[in-house]
Amino acid sequence: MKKSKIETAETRRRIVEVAARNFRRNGIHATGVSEVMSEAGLTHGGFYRHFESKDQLVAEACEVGLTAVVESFEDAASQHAGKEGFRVIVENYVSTTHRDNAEGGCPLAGMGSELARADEMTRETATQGFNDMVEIVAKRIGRRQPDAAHSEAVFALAAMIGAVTMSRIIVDPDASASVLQIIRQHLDAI
Amino acid sequence: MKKSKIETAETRRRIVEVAARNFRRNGIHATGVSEVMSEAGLTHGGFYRHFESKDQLVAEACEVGLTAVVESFEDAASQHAGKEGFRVIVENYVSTTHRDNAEGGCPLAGMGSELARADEMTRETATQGFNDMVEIVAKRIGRRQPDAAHSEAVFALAAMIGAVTMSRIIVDPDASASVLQIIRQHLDAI
DNA sequence: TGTACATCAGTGAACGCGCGTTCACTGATGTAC
DNA sequence: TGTACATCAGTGAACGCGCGTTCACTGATGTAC
Repeated sequence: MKKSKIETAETRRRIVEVAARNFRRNGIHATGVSEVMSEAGLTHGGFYRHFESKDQLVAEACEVGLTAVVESFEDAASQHAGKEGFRVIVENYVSTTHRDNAEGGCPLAGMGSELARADEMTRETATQGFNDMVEIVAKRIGRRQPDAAHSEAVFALAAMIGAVTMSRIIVDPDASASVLQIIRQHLDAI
Repeated sequence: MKKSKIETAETRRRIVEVAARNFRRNGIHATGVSEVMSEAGLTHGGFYRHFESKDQLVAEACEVGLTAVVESFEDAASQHAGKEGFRVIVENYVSTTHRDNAEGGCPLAGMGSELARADEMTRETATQGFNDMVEIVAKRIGRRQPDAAHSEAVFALAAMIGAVTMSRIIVDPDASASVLQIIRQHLDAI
């Protein structure tokens, strides 16, 4: 049953894709290798032909999730001039849409406290993603000095990540939406 | 082997205490009932004399963790006049000490993304804790209008929670500390 | 270009292990007389 | 106050289940001639 190289690469990509979604939706620990494999249309035994361990899958899933977020930041920044780029990034990230779509959203918000306990490889990947986001935001935040822009971008991202995390904890949808709105207002005023 | 009412209450308190620390250190899912019971000096079988389920333990552990944070906020606020109270709260929360002490720190930062998937009871408890923190901060943030103070407090807390979460993901201790410092600087300037 | 063979993606059973929960039992506590 | 008994905190074995990982096997792919 050997598969062609193209098929193999496609299968591997699909496993990581499914994992990335499930880790963000249900958490890393709560998502099993078997569950990921069967959702990818395979049996669990073949997993170790593609990955050394579940930890490696976590690292790669984290990477694809973050790459998608970074790309969405880049898109927003390229389609909107100057500070408006930042405003659009915030509007997309700090939204009820993002809140209600954990499986397709930012891994830092969706599994932040689990990433803090992940292995070094995963945390380096997550850090790289965070730094990429900071860099894009810093360029669009409207500060002359690069240091001030960087610092402001770090602050904005911490608030954004904290806001989405909290909005998912708060049960009442209106109270939750209100937290998001407050963070948006404050970031727009930066 | 029945125990006196005082002993029973003390045992129950101890179980919750151990659970609160372990959930924050290792995560909710990664912490087993047996592990909590044995660290509390008991066998796992007796757990269900005290709690209906692990979920109930999660809710209570979350509550004691948050109560401790709220009390530390109150202490700081009562010992320092005006805006200085807010400054001390931020200095304590957004610190490498807090970063390196997840098991004794804020549940919202230590298990935020797991709380987002917890049952309604736990999330209500977490929301209450967040609101308590917001209220204390709002009083000390130095705004005349209560609405503006509340809004500013929500923003500050989102940034604080996001900052501590991120600081635990970042591997390099200096880079991690630098994120915390940036958030402190920005909040002091509020 | 055609054939023989090594490679290896995927299968499905099995490994040891820990999970949350249940239960029969023990024996000290607390209560009713 | 002293005695008889019901209560129930805690024990330890067992429940079914899913975890991450391993492995012998299958058979199509890719390669060497």
